[in-house]
Amino acid sequence: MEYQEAKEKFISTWGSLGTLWGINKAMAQIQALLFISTKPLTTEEIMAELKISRGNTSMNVRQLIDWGIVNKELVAGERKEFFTTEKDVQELARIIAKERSRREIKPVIKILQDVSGIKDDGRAETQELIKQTKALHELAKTADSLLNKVVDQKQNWLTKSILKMIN
Amino acid sequence: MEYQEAKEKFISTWGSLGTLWGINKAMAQIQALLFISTKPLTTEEIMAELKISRGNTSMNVRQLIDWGIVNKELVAGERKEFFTTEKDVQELARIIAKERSRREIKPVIKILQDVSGIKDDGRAETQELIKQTKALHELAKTADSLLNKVVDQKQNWLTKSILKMIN
DNA sequence: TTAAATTTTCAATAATTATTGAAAATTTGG
DNA sequence: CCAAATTTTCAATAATTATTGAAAATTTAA
Repeated sequence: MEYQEAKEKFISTWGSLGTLWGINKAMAQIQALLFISTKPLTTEEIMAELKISRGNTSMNVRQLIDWGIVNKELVAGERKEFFTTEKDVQELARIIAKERSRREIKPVIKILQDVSGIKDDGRAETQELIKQTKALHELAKTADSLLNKVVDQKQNWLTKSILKMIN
Repeated sequence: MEYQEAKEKFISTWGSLGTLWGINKAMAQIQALLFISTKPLTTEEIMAELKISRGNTSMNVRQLIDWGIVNKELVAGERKEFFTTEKDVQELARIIAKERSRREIKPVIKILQDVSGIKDDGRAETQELIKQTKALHELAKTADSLLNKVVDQKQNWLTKSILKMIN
């Protein structure tokens, strides 16, 4: 496999994987492109590389900035904006996990809490709803907490030691 | 909040959450309905509760069975098929994590391995691609391994002890 | 076997989501 | 301040994905 083929394969794989971590294809592909770029890129360059429109590029770069994954870079003597992404995979994982927790997991935990907290009127249906959503609530809280904690360990010693522990 | 409202809220929340774990809305809603049901349900009952068509119900129940989350139940003297879902949240999480690992994470790990394994021709671009995809490859392997191991602990003692450890 | 009950399939259609492109808004060098 | 360069917005459109519904296939009771 040559560089160009490998590059395209990586960008397209990362793009279709976007849905897995809750972002759209273009957004994931822009991030992938920046991730393997040796220098900051302009909107023009992103458009050309990924063959997407200016509007699409603008909106998705903005969203990546909102996520905290992409940054504007100022280049002396240049009027255009240049973009870079976080290059450290640990830090990238940390940012993504935190955002997904905040945007998606936390709100669901809140709803599970509300639903599982309804008054027990003695009916079997009500009791089953309470029991099952309570169990989900507990699971979601534990998983969210674990995710946040694992990902917070900057040097990643924890993950390594856990893996050692259970191997 | 009354039973009916809580039930609808749970089903619709779980439905829109479906995308988070990689399944469509109807599929997630059917699973949610079975999850809080006190008895096995027929296709007719699922159609009526969720207001979806027979074809939609049939296809999505089939997919849930493929995932290993839903089972056919035989009811004596009944010709129709009855369906139930796994009721234990730990086991449910285990099944879902395993399936996602197998269907999505493992194939990506393979591609990252391939891409990061291209020949180093000395160009800066090639070296950056290799370096970055190698880092992602390592991260993905570790995360996948950790996920599978955490979720495999049936009694969940591991998660509890890890949480204790890092609190 | 047969025929009624039930389930599955899949082409047509609807709903949703992503993308374009050009006009409007903003920024910046002079 | 002006005007060129650049970015953003958003209505229109395209692409994708989900859903329907009825015909075909399958199952089962008698």
